[in-house]
Amino acid sequence: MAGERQQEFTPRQHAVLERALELLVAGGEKALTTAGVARAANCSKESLYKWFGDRDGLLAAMIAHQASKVRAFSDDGAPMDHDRFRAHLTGFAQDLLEVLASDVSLALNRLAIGQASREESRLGQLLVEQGRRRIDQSAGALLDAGRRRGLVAFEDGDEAYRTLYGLVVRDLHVRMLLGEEGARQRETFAARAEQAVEKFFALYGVWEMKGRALA
Amino acid sequence: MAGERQQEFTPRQHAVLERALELLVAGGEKALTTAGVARAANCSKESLYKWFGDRDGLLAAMIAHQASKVRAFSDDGAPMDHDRFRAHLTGFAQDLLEVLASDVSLALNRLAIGQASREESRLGQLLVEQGRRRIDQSAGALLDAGRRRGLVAFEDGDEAYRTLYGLVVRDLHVRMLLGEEGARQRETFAARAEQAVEKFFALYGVWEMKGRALA
DNA sequence: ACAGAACCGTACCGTACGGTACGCACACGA
DNA sequence: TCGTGTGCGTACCGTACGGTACGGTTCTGT
Repeated sequence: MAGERQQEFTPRQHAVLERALELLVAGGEKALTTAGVARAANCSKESLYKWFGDRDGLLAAMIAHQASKVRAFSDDGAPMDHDRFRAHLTGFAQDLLEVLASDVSLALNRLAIGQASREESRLGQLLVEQGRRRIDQSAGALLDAGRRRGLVAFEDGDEAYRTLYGLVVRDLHVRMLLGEEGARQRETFAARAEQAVEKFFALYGVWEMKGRALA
Repeated sequence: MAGERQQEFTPRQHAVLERALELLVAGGEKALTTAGVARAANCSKESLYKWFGDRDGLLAAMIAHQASKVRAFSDDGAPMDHDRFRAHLTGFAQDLLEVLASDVSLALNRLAIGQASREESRLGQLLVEQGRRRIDQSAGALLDAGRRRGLVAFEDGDEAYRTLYGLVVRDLHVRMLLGEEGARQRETFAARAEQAVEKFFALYGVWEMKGRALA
């Protein structure tokens, strides 16, 4: 229900969830059986059901466990010029691509998408709210920092962020989810981030204000 | 593989595939059982296996069947001014969103993504190549038509198209795949397409001759 | 009219999974 | 030392699915 307790797990349970995550990454959802998790984690099925209720509870716990590892970024108020801001943006874009391309992220997204047809299961919502939310807020803070310093101009921060997201990710995420190996060439991410930020500044940048007259 | 026979199906088999598609849309992959398809389509399981080989063959046939419905768009050489071109682009963007948000597309993409973990099954490739390919080529032709008429400027057509795609879709596709209802508000698609095309012209348009001064 | 194929409906088989129950080992507080 | 609780390993149960086999029926070609 909506009032789900954000219960904390014991170290033992975290270890079990970690093993379950490895299983999921290795073999997809169908490899994630209760017996398999119990065997891989050296625990009993009975304990799994005692700790997580049922299989769906285990899945939800895995998502929560993974989300707990994501760290947020906040504006520390440090001074930032145009180049530093641009570097921050590029770094964020590259990090975003790296996260989306990671094995664990792909496996969890595939899992949640596979469950999305069942209306009663809200794993997708959970994944978005617990995982992506922090990234979004982090990016929002970064963009806001740039705006306060007059490096970019926009009215709707959310709109600006989503535009940046689209420029960076395009259809890469879906292609990676579909298993297209070419989409996961990590060595291309830096260039991808660079080009995306370039276009982002073309849309939102105010660099001509700094004396560099635009033709 | 590339040498896969594009075998045609009989009308009866197409009807069966259609029913299977309905089942998939209604209940997701787990609702797509051989017995269920046979029952819904009023055929025998034996016939299913005779026609499609096994369950994977059935899934592949469903994708091929659906892809056969997508029609391509080509440049008819008709005269186009800026406004008409912009309208075409906006229409394409809106169509793209409509397709991605359709029940059948979402169900098939969820299916292919669910199978993506198994390496031996290349449903994802099939889906991309047979379904998206036509849309991509259609958009490429449209962009090229605009370029030939001097309405937009770019060197790499693929890069320009992917940028347009990112501006239009952003993370909407994944959110819809995850089951987020808010992402499927069709009444917002027109505005979404409009804003995306607006930004696209800001990046690639040449209506003022300067466009974006190359740094 | 007749033979043969195609096909439907159903029954059947083996397997695998989710979930539960039980026996035993170990830890820990009184 | 003894009870109690936690948890591991295993066995077990019901169910559901993929895939196959078979009898009966309809369609088709000659």
